[in-house]
Amino acid sequence: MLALTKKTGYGLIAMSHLARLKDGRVASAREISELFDVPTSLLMNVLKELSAAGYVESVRGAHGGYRLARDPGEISLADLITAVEGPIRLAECVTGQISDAGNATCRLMDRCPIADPVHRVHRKLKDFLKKVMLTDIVEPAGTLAKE
Amino acid sequence: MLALTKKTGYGLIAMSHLARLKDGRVASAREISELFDVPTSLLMNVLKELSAAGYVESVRGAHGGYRLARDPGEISLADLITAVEGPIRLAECVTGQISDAGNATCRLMDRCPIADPVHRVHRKLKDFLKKVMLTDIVEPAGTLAKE
DNA sequence: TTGAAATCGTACCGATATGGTGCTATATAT
DNA sequence: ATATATAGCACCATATCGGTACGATTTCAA
Repeated sequence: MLALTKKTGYGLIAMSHLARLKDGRVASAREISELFDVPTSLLMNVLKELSAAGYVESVRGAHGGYRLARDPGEISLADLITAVEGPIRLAECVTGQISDAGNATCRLMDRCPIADPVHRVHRKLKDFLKKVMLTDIVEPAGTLAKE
Repeated sequence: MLALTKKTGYGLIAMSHLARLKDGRVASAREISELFDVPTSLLMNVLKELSAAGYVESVRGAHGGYRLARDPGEISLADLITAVEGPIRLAECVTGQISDAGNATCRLMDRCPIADPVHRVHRKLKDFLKKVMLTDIVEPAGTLAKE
């Protein structure tokens, strides 16, 4: 439906909060969920996925929580979406990397008259999302400047 | 899931085919569906929606079918998506027009730390999709040039 | 005038993804 | 030991998507 899922939204909120923490401080899922009024269990799931993807570090046990595992300037919106929603594909015919050759795995195969342009749009979209970094979310500027 | 629906894909295929027709010729849904091997009934639904939205003209009765109602250079990908999938909204907090003021209708309201940047991303995405015209799909060039 | 070809309107259904919950295990600070 | 917190499951309700079906209407053509 060409929309971000709520999970991605929650992930963004959590990440933007983590990005504001000082030095090695951590924030627990419960803490964040109460701060922004998002369902705790769901946020835990999202943070779990972000942890597995290597974007946040988890500290288990009492007084544990999460902290960013990378510099906010190195995490893109595309990274986030991919980690939470799976690979970005504008259409199902774009499998994984179309970077090199524009190879389609569409059911219609070569009969499809729009495969090529769709791949181009997909690529443009992906490139755009790769340029939106967490720093831009936390403190809007750069790529997101009000033209 | 940040992807186009199949209906939009079918719509694109149909529109690109209609764009290639000469003068006032029409093509029936059945015809198009057989040409590109897409489900007939579904394609009829999509064409119906595109007709209701004013992008294609329908000719009823025997030897009827569909033809473009506008110049291919005046129909954007954003138009198509909106007609078939409904309004484009990257997140649910972007209701209709955020062109003027960045007004959110999010449940979190002012507590949400990412509303503003998300709106900017949404706007950029929409602007991009508005620039991809049907002519670019039929005959890739312009906006979709291979950078 | 009759019939075939086509759209129109509408309703419906199954499959998949999303949004959300619950439980148990494990790790850790106090 | 106990409270706190993540980890890893498994599960469910709902919405959307993908697709189908049927009757009504319009129009061309025999």
